[in-house]
Amino acid sequence: MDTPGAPQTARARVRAELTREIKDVARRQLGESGAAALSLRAVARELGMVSSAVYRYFPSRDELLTALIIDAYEAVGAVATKAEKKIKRTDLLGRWMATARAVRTWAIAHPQEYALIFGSPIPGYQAPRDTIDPASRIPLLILGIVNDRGEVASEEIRIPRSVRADLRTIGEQAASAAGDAQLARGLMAWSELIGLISFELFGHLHNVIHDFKAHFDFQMQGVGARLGL
Amino acid sequence: MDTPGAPQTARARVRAELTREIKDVARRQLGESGAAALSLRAVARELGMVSSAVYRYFPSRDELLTALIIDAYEAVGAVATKAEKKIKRTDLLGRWMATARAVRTWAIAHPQEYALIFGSPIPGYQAPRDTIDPASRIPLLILGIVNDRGEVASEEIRIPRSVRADLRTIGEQAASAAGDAQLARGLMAWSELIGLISFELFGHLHNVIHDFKAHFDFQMQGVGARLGL
DNA sequence: AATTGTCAAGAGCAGTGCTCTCGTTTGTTG
DNA sequence: CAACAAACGAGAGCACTGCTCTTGACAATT
Repeated sequence: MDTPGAPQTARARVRAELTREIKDVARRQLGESGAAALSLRAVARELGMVSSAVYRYFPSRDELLTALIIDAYEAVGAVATKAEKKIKRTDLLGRWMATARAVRTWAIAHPQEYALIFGSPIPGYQAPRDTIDPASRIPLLILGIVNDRGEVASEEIRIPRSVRADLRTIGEQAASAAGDAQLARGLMAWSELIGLISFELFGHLHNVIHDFKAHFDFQMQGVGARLGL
Repeated sequence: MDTPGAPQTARARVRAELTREIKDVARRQLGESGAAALSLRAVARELGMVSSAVYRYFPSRDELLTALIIDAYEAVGAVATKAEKKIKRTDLLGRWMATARAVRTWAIAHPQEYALIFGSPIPGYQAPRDTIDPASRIPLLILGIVNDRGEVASEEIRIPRSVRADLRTIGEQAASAAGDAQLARGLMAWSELIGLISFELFGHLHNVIHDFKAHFDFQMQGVGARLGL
């Protein structure tokens, strides 16, 4: 759509800038009061424009939220990818821990954005197609590590046929050579990562765990060990 | 506060009934449109009263939500406890699977209530003391199973001292004789259970997993195996 | 029987998402 | 260069929200 190379018309440039500015202000207000309290009027007020003007840039409040969701997915995907890339390729456990720690660090720094993508979905609204791609970055990152590990021998519970079919599809899409059991463990590792961060951020471990960082590291190392890393 | 044994005055009785009625209607509307769309006025409208009258029973919208949260915690805790009780005490894996399946079944039947307690917390609002007790029922149930198992020998990652301190406190509160490593696994199992259900319910496995029930059973059996059940 | 407390009702306030219309500005095209 | 079309910001307005305050009616207690 909008190639950043060609500056096009002056109008298009100021439009892109204003669109970004609206998102920035919205993201700030989101961080202060949460998604439910995000007010288009308040955003417009802070930008010194009238509420109806914002509708020239985002057709609805939900569309603004969708834009923020996509940005959040890409942000957390970017920090995780960057952190994982720094680790020596052969240090599989290090790559897993770097990914996990990066996601947690980002989540703590941007709790409302984290809640936006990993918390309860907005009631009526459902994620459009645009979100599934940036949302796949972290699971693909994890599956990449799992793939580099290859199959680990271990007598496990028999995998049901229907589950095996889904795992095969995942393996193909991730271009992974890992076996079904290992893919299943990788999928579970992703769920465990987000689950534990959500528990911490959403207060379910309040007054239960105090040294969250140490507990997270400990549990995620356990997950890594089970992946054979 | 209100002992159901003594019917007290007629006024108190009709008040308790109307309070319950308001919660019922609110829970229904919650199930239809989600927590954010829960409108006190709409509830009042459906009950044929004026909005201000509802404030005689719940001082604010948040208080109504809190009441629904407590009810939800108690509901899911009840079904899990009931399901777990049916299993022979010596069948530890069966007890774990019954608990896990009961929670998932309840969550699927009441997705909005599940999102209310395990999804993103309401922005400004924080859970009052009244919620921590009913919220502890499921983790205590899990720790009870873990306790009956006793310690399982396995060379694991060294537990950091700060984490060990938290685990000891948990063990005391749960009156558990299980060792620290086993307690940590029990805590993680709870997180894994809720994490996987949330992934399914919040759509993060959409178009990834199709036979959710089979996948859930498979993964939870893996969790149970790691608990030594 | 009189008083005290509880109740539903209604009006009203400030705020929301969103729509529509109105002049104005900008970019493109004949 | 001039004419047209598209995009734009501003404002009014609609239906809705949570919540507060006042008023008058009813029930329970003294």
